Amino acid sequence: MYSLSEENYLKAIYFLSKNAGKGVSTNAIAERLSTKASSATDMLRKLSEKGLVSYVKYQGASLTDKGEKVAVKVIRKHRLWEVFLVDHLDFKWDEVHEIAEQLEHIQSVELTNRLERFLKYPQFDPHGDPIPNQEGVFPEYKREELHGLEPEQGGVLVGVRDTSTEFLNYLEAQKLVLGTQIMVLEIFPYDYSMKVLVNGKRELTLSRAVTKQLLINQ
Amino acid sequence: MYSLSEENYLKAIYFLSKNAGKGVSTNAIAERLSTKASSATDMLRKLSEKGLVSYVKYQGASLTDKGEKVAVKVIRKHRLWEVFLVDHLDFKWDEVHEIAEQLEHIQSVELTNRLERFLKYPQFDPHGDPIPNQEGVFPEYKREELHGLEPEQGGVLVGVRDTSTEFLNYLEAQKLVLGTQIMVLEIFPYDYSMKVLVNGKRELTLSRAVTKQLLINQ
DNA sequence: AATAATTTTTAGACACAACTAAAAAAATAT
DNA sequence: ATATTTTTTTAGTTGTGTCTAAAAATTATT
Repeated sequence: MYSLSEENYLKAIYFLSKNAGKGVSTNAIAERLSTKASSATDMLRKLSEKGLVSYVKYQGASLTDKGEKVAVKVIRKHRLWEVFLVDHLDFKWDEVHEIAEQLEHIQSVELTNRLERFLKYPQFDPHGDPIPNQEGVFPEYKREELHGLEPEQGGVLVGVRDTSTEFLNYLEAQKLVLGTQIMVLEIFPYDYSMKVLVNGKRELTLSRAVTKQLLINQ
Repeated sequence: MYSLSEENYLKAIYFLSKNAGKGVSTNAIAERLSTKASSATDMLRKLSEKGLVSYVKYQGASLTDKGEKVAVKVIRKHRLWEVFLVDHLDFKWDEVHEIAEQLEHIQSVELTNRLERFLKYPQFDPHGDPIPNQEGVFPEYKREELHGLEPEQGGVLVGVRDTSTEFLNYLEAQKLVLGTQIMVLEIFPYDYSMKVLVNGKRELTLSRAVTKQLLINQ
């Protein structure tokens, strides 16, 4: 239906729109896709003609309902494949992104739905990101940075912001995997570092740099 | 590494070379890929420059060792994905080809090898075609058309030549699935139709048109 | 408000993979 | 052996997606 490039642009605009309320700038899109602003301009015009993007010259772009639907479908496929790669092929979370970037473009609604059934209708991918259903609806969830919690509060580690290999290696070294139970014991006001209780038994002190990256489902 | 088009041309030449000993004609390649002979000529020149194909003007093309390796890798991926689609996602054999045509181009040796392990190192795909291993070596096998057997001979149905929906529907109606045990009881010389014993209990008469399509592993 | 800096768009080009139409070579028929 | 048919190649276009360099618009600075 849509080309690989078109889908990647739609996805880029989707994610960039999340953070910024207004239209997404040409430069931002180009940077995210490692391409040039002139290329982005060309593509924006094309996507606009196809009714996937609202685009006014010099004023950035945003997805139309039609464009958002396409983007969400691609994201759905990406996250389902990530679950498959981690849960069934034993990849680690930090190894799957590149492969899922390819698999997300496979065209077959039937395949996607059967894959979802095979995976037992997962709600979140291995990074803790929500997986939309066939209608494009995301599961309800509330996630907060560990940094935002007070002593005595806690929850389950369901995701991370930073997905760099360095950070994932750090987590592995500290034996912090998704699903880990974390409760805040103490916050040191000097540097905002936190002493936490892991799975009810192990104590650990985490720097602010780390607690800002950990997403907790209370 | 290689583009989708390049891989499809290499695959086409690979299969066309199987049947014809000599170089494969430009027209044959074009027809198999539903394109025009002029397009095939362009691509053959390009593949030749890349050392994947031996090509002499007006004399057809054949794969170099390098080109054959690439083709076999694509075929390996195609057939492994078909096994996944049928065995784990419950697709029927005749539904998987189109999807596997897309999946075969996913680039990741690691993915292919892990998929193979997950599938428990299958030797044949759902159509009965052999799956090459990581080194590109196909499993040993001997298959013969049911048509070529004599009374008292038999074996296991491991594949079909005709993979059209019509034929697969016919097989389904007759409850002939891969893995079925078949033994020849009688051949009627008039029309070469065959009376066979299915799984040691059911008798069935098959026309020559059908017995030419069924592949038996004795 | 005018100038400078940045962002964005346009213009023109290129690589890829396809196409049509015409020319050239090879195969077949008379 | 020559003429006809078929196959294959060349030449010239097209569409997609990218690029560089230059122009235009917007934003920031003084």
